[in-house]
Amino acid sequence: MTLSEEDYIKAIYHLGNGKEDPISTNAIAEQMETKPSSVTDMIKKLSEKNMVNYKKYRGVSLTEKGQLTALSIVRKHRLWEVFLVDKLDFAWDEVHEVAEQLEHIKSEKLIDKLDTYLGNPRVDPHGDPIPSKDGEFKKSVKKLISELPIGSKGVCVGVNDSSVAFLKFLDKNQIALGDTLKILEREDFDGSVSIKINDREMRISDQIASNLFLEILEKS
Amino acid sequence: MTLSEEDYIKAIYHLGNGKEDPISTNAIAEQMETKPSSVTDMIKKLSEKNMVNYKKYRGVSLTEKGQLTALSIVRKHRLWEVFLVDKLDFAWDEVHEVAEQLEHIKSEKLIDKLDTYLGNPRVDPHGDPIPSKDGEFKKSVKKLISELPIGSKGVCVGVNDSSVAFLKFLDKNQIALGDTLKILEREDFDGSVSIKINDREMRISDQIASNLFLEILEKS
DNA sequence: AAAATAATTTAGACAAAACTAAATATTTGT
DNA sequence: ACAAATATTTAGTTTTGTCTAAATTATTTT
Repeated sequence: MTLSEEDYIKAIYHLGNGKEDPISTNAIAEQMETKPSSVTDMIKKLSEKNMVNYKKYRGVSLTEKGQLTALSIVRKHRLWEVFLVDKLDFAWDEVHEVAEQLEHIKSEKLIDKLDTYLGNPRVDPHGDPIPSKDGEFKKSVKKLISELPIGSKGVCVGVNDSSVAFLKFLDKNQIALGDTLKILEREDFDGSVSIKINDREMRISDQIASNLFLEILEKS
Repeated sequence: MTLSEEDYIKAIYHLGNGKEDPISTNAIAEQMETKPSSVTDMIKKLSEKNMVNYKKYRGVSLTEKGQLTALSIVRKHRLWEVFLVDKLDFAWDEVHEVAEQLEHIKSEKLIDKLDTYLGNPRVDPHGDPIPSKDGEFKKSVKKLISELPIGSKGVCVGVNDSSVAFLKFLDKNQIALGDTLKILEREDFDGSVSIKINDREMRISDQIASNLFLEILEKS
């Protein structure tokens, strides 16, 4: 696999987003910031290699082989992101560009050892799941804390209300995007929720809970 | 700088080996496992970019700019080697191939953070010195333990006598290539030397000391 | 110092991955 | 259903880095 081929496979994978529908040439071109004609060329090559199913004018989808290839790239990308954030102290929103490069390094041993070194993480710093070596992985969903059952565990990935007041609140209480958070208890009376975040317990109001998105792995 | 350009710069740097003499087209071709005509093409391009001094039929040498580029690649390569050995538990002789790939990752921040994370190492697992960010580095020399003064510190990089008996001795005493070793004291009487290796002190005979090579940084 | 040998460069081609412009197929609006 | 709009593909170039074969320059031998 060349670097460019890998990028196409990954783009098709991300556009597919789990669904089976074929992806259009234009969509790929836009995602890759390239021209549709270039996409057609590459698709033909990938089709030769049995990475994609392709019928002229009908779009493409990944074959089994293509899927596995995509998952292996996603695995590498996300493991490297964990490395950059956990070990090298990058902020969660600075890692993408570098991980884009690192994901193309070819060495199975390297990835195995990296995985072990990082403690076999299941999610990356954005809360997205990391596929296992054989291409299995849990789907993740993004939900408000207020919508989640007791015991849920996930990564803070976004806010509903991005008012200054709310962001200041998060800051003051040392809640940052990328932090791991577990829901301990919910008070029926006022909807307030007690949570564990960064090994610290605290209670947040329903207002807060319904403005903070968590990315969680679906119960298998 | 493209990947290929970087590889040429590095090859020229290594062939130069510190000296100023121009490097021949054929030598580069051999090192890069490519054809002399391809080398000529690339040299022209690098010359355009002021990375090398080039006079037709007279070979090439790196310019100041080329030197710095080469040193930055070497720095990356060796830092990644330290990472692979120290953190991911690779053996010292398995890291080269992977480091060849990692050295091309483009992110100054990444290398700075990696350097810090590794504790600003001065030498790689082979005992070769790691250039600093601004391209300075200490030259290293390879000497037998018996030839070195008290207080010397270096990395075990080779043996003079590779008899089974000697290698078994090293193995039994948990001395491996790549280990860091410091010379603590030398007994005039029999030439035996006490050393510190892997935070463990031990005494070795003159016979051992004159069969084990250390790579050390030259006193600045 | 000329002839033979070796090293280097030039010229012309090729593959990969991109592009532009033109041609063709599909979808949409009425 | 058919014309207009949109999407996709084809054909022909370009760039980067490589190659082979031929030409040129340098070095070595005698």
